[in-house]
Amino acid sequence: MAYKIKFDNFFSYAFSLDCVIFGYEKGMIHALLIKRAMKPFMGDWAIPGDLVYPDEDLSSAASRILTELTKVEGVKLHPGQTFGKPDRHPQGRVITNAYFALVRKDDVHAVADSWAEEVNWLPIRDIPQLAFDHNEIIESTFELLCQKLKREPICFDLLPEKFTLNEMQQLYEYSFDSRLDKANFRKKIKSIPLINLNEKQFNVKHRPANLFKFNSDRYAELVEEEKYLFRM
Amino acid sequence: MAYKIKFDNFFSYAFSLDCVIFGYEKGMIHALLIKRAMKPFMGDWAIPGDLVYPDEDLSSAASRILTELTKVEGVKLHPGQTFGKPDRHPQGRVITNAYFALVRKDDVHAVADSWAEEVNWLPIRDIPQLAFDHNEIIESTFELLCQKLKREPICFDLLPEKFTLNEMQQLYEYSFDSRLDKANFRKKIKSIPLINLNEKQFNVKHRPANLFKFNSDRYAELVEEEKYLFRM
DNA sequence: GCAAAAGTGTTTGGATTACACCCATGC
DNA sequence: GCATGGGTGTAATCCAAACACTTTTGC
Repeated sequence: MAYKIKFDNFFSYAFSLDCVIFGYEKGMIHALLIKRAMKPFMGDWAIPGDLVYPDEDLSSAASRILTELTKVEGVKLHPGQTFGKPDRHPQGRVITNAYFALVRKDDVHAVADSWAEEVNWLPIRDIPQLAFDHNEIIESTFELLCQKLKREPICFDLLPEKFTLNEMQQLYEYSFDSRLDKANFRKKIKSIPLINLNEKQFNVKHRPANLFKFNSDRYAELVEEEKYLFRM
Repeated sequence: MAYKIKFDNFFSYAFSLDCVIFGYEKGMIHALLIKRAMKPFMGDWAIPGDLVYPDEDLSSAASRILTELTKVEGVKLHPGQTFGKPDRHPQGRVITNAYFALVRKDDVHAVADSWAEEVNWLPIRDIPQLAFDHNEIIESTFELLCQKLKREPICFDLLPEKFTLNEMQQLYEYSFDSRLDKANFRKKIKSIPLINLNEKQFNVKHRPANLFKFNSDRYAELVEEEKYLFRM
């Protein structure tokens, strides 16, 4: 069977990456968005994303693009789903992959650069109409995040370095959209390797909580020995 | 910041889809492969896959490609991971997405067509060197399958329409590479809506087993009511 | 003392595990 | 009868949910 078009004419698509950056702060998950100073969808909010260069590896392209648009560096981006409806980009066939990352919101100082006119964190449950099919991308990538939160200790990417157990619980309550029993939550996380720093909160008008830290070395060991499976 | 190349020059990539078809039979999972009658990698085994047409939706392209190469029709393909190393295709930048499907091996009669010289089912744990990066694609898609088997009732796509509980157990043992206790397995699956057909196996030299059927309507109802979560 | 959140213990019922046992069929 | 797998019951244990309770801080 012959192709309906010449082989060489297949090489007429572009490939882009969109970087969905989830940031956590005060019990809420936000997404890092940019205001487009470029056509199409000029002036609209969008996920930071751009076209991949011909010689670029996808994961390094994702980091480059994020840095170019928001000056955010050094976050670990994970590949996500692919979006490729023929008409999703008005200027041609652009297929995109949604990379995503999890960060502590105040570890990351995003600054608009390149063709981003403005950057902003918007709460994930309150996202306006975005450019292209970016609303769909955010929604389905957020679902992916929630799946991962259940099976991998990625909550510690979102929490502050030193966190209270209540902060951890709130993150899970927010992302699963449910209430959890304090005592049971603490029993459940007993098996996760946490370091009790024996430091206290201060300036709180109630009994100060202990601060904890994720023991990622110990976690790596446990996984290595196949003696532990994270599950929430 | 200006692009390092002209905007129009980004539209020089091709996008392909590879269809990883998992087929189950006699306690083993196989993948449907084709022998390439086309350069590059002519004569090598590969995952059935091809380039997406400019106006084509990804999921319909996946079905079309599978049918063109193997005459297999009507299987439900799920989107998978994206593979896009710059040098993965010798003829240009081709980014691919690995769609996958689960079938009963003997429901599907694959016949080589188009530029496929031959088709064959090969056991997933015994795949030879394939074209391109297809070994990597198979491996990581098989992992994805195993993940899904734990969380979604897709085992019934692999099992015969009428199956014995032991056949079901064997499928899980094979994909999780473990042994399960018969009595406990049966207790665990008590919550899955199965229909006992009150039919027996025949021509077996032991006590004939009851045949079961997955009650997909009941399952859909339960999911709708959010009263049930599949988990193995 | 009071409010507010930290932090712990107890009970209960349901699931998971390990293991033993009986049943039906072909040869 | 015996080999082979089909099919079930039980007891011990673990785990999750519900809920009550004590502790420590600021004001």
